[in-house]
Amino acid sequence: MIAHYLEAIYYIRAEGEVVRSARLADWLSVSRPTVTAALRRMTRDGMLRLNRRKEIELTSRGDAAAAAIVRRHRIVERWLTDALGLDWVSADTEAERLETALSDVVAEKLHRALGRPQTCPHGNPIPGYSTMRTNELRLSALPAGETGTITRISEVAQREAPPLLQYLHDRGLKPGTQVTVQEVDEIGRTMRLRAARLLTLSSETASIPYCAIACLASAGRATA
Amino acid sequence: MIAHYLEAIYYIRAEGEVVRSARLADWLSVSRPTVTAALRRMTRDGMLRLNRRKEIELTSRGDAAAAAIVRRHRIVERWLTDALGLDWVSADTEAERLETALSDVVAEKLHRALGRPQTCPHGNPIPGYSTMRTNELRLSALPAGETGTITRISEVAQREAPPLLQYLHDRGLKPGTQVTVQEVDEIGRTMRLRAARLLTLSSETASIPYCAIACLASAGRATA
DNA sequence: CCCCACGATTAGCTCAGGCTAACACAGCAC
DNA sequence: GTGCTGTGTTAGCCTGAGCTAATCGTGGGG
Repeated sequence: MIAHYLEAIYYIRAEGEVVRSARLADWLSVSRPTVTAALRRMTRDGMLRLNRRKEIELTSRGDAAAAAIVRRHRIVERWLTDALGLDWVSADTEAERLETALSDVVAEKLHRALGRPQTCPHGNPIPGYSTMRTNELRLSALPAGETGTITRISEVAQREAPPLLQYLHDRGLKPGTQVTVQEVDEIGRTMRLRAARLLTLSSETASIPYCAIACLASAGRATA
Repeated sequence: MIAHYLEAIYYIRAEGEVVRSARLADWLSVSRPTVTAALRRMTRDGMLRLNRRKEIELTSRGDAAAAAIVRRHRIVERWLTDALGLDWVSADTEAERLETALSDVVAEKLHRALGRPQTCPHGNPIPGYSTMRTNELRLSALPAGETGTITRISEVAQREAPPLLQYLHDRGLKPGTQVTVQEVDEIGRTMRLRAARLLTLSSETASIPYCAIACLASAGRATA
């Protein structure tokens, strides 16, 4: 549905990346011709346009619609995890279906009932109730010895490797967690770090590239 | 969607009426050929069959699927009215969209969180957690002088005249309300009655036929 | 400079779910 | 019995949302 296209575009844009047709096809697990057709319908409906370089840009209407969908998604996620006790992964897949069925007025009431949260369970801001912070950097960008606080788990990581989401949650790497980098192994492409409360250290060869993309932390002394 | 067909069939059946194609077309506000095509698909999928008289009968699979949808619908309605404070009419239309987006596991958790209610806000039983009572009769069937308690507002009335739902709610005619019939005017086709707490009397010429279909009450001394 | 690879599109197909117009058929009224 | 009324189906059309196979276009490498 077009809602899922808008949502994906919103997420990719929020990560500061350019949105191209092929990217959407990967994201949504549909063929590229399918995306072409969907984009044509959405252009017709005034939700977006393609620039000369075939990059996708939301119109103001499209952006508002996308923000509304993401807002509903994140409110529902909060409800599913906080009130009903679902885990991160189930909450996300359930929210994916609920986000289009929930009206804005119900979402608003639900948001109020939940105590007006500002972010989804992974720390991503709920559009309209919070904004992106600007002093974030990737966990992988933290130098050895540096300490930071996990602020959010990138939405991009969720779609590209759902199991990673649970993995991070299990290691205590969730919003609010303090993290200190003990050692960075440039060759093996791993980093050893200590989470504030647990002495858990998460370091591995192959999965660090994922983790780097997945986790963002605001540095103690911001050195962008 | 097929979910709405199943739901409608379930409701009509629950009221003890035969389900025919034309009835569904009215109920769902779609054309009759559309219903024919949908029924063909659902027959193909083993959800129902037509008998010689073209009456629609759910298979056990179809019945289970329909009950699950109605269960989700009624749980969501309870949530929307009790926890989020929506009125009956909005709750019903919202639930109509949410019933297909909610998974059974979330519905189950929600049901528990709500304190395991047995009925929807209008008093209709939630399949799996309660069953229909058998000693009900229509409010219009109560003789003068008789007292009864409103047990539920028929689901059939909701689709055929949504404003009536709000009307009844506003007059305090909701599940649990005690009602005494003061006078029945056979000619003018009206009935004058007193609701237990309020001295409101609801009597009118044209709307009583609707009310008769809409309200069911269990009589004080059951005289079926 | 040519070509390769990759991104995007076209062509042509499927299915679900809608529609109207037209016809078939049953049953009740007279 | 003739016919009207209402129910169901057929035929033929549309849109959205998906697919594969094949083609177009452009940028970078050799």
